[in-house]
Parts: sequence; structure tokens; C-alpha cells
Amino acid sequence: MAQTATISDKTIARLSLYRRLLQQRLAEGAQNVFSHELARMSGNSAALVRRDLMSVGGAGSPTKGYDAHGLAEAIGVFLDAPEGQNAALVGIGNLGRALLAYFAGKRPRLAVTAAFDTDPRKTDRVIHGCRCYPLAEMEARIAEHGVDLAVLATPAGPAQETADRLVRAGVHGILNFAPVRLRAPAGVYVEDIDVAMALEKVAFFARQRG
Amino acid sequence: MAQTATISDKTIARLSLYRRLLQQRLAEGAQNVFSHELARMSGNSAALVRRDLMSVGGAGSPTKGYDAHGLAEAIGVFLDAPEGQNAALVGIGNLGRALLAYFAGKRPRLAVTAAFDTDPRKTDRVIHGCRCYPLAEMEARIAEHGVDLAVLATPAGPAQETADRLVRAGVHGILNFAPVRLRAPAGVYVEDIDVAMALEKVAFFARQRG
DNA sequence: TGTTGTGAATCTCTTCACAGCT
DNA sequence: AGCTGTGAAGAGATTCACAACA
Repeated sequence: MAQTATISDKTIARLSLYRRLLQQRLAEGAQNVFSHELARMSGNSAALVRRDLMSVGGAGSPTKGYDAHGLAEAIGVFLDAPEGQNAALVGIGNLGRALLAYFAGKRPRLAVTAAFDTDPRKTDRVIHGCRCYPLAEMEARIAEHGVDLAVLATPAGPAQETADRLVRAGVHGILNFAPVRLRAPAGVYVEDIDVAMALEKVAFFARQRG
Repeated sequence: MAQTATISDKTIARLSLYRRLLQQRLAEGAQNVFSHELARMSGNSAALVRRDLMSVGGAGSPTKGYDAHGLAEAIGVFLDAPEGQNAALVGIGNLGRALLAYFAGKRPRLAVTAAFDTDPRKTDRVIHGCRCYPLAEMEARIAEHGVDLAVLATPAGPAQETADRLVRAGVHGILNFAPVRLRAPAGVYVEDIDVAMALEKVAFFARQRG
């Protein structure tokens, strides 16, 4: 962690995307990749791809482009916690279950290891490798699992209260799917995914050409 | 549709958010609202809120602020299609069902009216007011329902192919939840919601203070 | 020749600051 | 006294353009 040259929010997101594209590419048997290829695959410009890769000290060759495996590795060194990170999920509804399926076994260094719900019919079992507990045990289980971040998939009503509990329990980041703007202290990173908003945005721009 | 002064992507998203906050506010019995209140509720600055509201010709009063009902109405005039818009959902898995519950009956002018899946056990029924059809009927039902935009909640594999079919069927906007970068012609607006990417972003920033 | 790495230019979005209004 | 509407400044992100290189 030498030079964290205040790397941008958006660059982090794109690096994550590039890594996934590189893995796809590796699975297809490719050895190396050019910035313009990553650009086409990701929907960005080649210049932007190259600038993003500078953040991870991307050493590409003018003739060969970037070594796909080495680059994916370098992005991992940059993005992932060496010791790994555990996440919790709150709200085991349809969305919660979809998210568990989504995250299961994707990244060795980032796993959703504990899920919580108030409904006893949804707890005390394992879904996609994730243990489900009663919400009442949240604080204890978060400590037990060493959870560092959480995915909030509750209804809007209890979202803020739940977020407060998560923060008090020691969580430093929240991915929020509840249609509510969360208030959190400065030391906690909150990312809102607002599907209703997103749908309205698509509807608006879809309309812009009858 | 007189002066569409090329209004920004982000402003559209925030307008949608402001409307929801205004409705919340109205439900609490408030008559008017100040820019700094919307700012606090939305997590933006007051100046940004005022600038966004200029897009909808927001006429606020220096003493009373904005009329909450009138402003919500004005945003609706701006965002919503007067004749309404219908959306389709493809992929009736956990995520798809969660999204149906999410969108059901929220906006009178924007409804998900048709859902599709290849699995016959999931079709020929009604979920949250939305009819579910076999995927084979997609083109016909999209025409029948006058669908203008679609929510893509399939696995990654068939996502691009499904998007192509949607576009050929006349869809102008796609909200994509599959972890794939969609390629679409210029006339189609695509919004990607990449949950894996979002989780990695939160994990990264959560780590930034041990 | 075709690509990387990167300074400089450009474009876009946000905030500042204040005149005008009630 | 306090707020809105907005021109102008500022910050940030992206693209341009080209030197260096294999």
C-alpha cells in the first residue's frame, strides 16, 4: 500500500470489470490482450483502459499488449484484501437469494458467509454455501465471521435501522438495495443500487426516440 | 417536448429520486420543501438540487421553497410518457420475481406487464400483476403489449442473444442485470447493473480504513 | 507498423457566489 | 433574513495526440 494516489471510484469499478473480461479471455485460451480489445469488450475507449491500467502499474508491451494472466493477477493484488474479506447479507427474500447465488464461489478472497432474516422459516439452513441466522444473532455472528461489509436487501422500512446496527457491529461498507437513501458515518462506504430509479432512467431514454 | 436541452443522465436519475422523496414528504403531510431539505434527504448539495430542478422548470418561491405536490407533478410531466410505457421482464428466477415485486404498482405510467422464461413451470401464471409467458412467445407478446423497454434478468449465457431478440422485437431500452456487457445498436439505451462489480467496489472502499 | 504510457486539451459535472425576490 | 435561479469558477473525468519502443 505504497502509493494510493487517490484512485477514483469509477476506475475501481472498471478494474473489476476488466478482470472479469480477462478471465473470460483466458478461458478462451488467449495469452495476451490489447487495450483496444478490452475497450471493445467493456464499452470504453482504449485510452481510458490504458489509463485505468496505469493504476495497477500495468506494464504492457507495445508488440504483445498485456499479458492476460499477469494483468488479472495485478488487478487482484490491487483490488483484493490479501487476507480475504467476508460479507454479510441481510434479508433473505427473493432478492437476497438471487444475490447469494450470484456471489457464490466467484472470488476466493470475497465471500458472503452469513445471512440474516427475521423470518424463522428462512434461517438455520445453508443457501449457496452461506449460513442463515436469525436477525437477533446479527451482532454476534458478524463478530464471529469477521464480517467487514454487508449487502442490505431488506424492505425499505427497516433499512436505515438495520444499517445502523450493521455499522455499530463494525461493518465498513454497505451495498444497499433498499429504495432508501442511507445515512452512515464518514468511515462507512455506502453504495446504493436503486432499481426503481434505474428503470425510470431507462424508460426515459427509451422514449427519446419514439 | 420543446427544449430538450440535452439533459444529463445523472440529472434524470436524481429527478426520479427527488420525486420519490417528495412523495414521502407529502405522505408525512408536508406542503412545501426547500432545496436544502431535498439535498439532505438525497445526499446532494442544495445547489445541485436547484440546478436539477431548473430542468423541469422548477418555480420555487424564496419564502416557501417548492410546492411539494406541484414539483412532484412537474417531474412526472418531464419523466413520464403521457400515454404510459410498458416494460417486459426476461428471466423469472429469484431476481426476476424480486424485481416484479419491486416494480408492482409503483408508477401508474410505467408497468412491467409481461414476463418471459424458458421454464414452463414458471410461465402461464400471474406474478405481482404481471403475466408470465413462454420465451418462445416473446416477439408476439411484446407487440401485443406495446412493450417499449425490457429488464434482462437471465443468466450470463443467453443474455446477449436475448438482448438481440428484444431489440429486433422493437424494444428501445434495456435494464441489464446479467454480468455481461451488452452490445446494442445506437438507438437502444442500455443500463447495466453489475452487482458483482458493485460488491467488489464496496469491498475495496470498506478496506480503505482497516 | 502498431501499440503502450502519458502530458495537455477538452469535455462534463458540481460548487461557488451573488443578484433578485418575497 | 433567507431562499431561489444562474453566470462563472472549479474539479474531475475522458479523450487527444504523440514520443518512445519492440
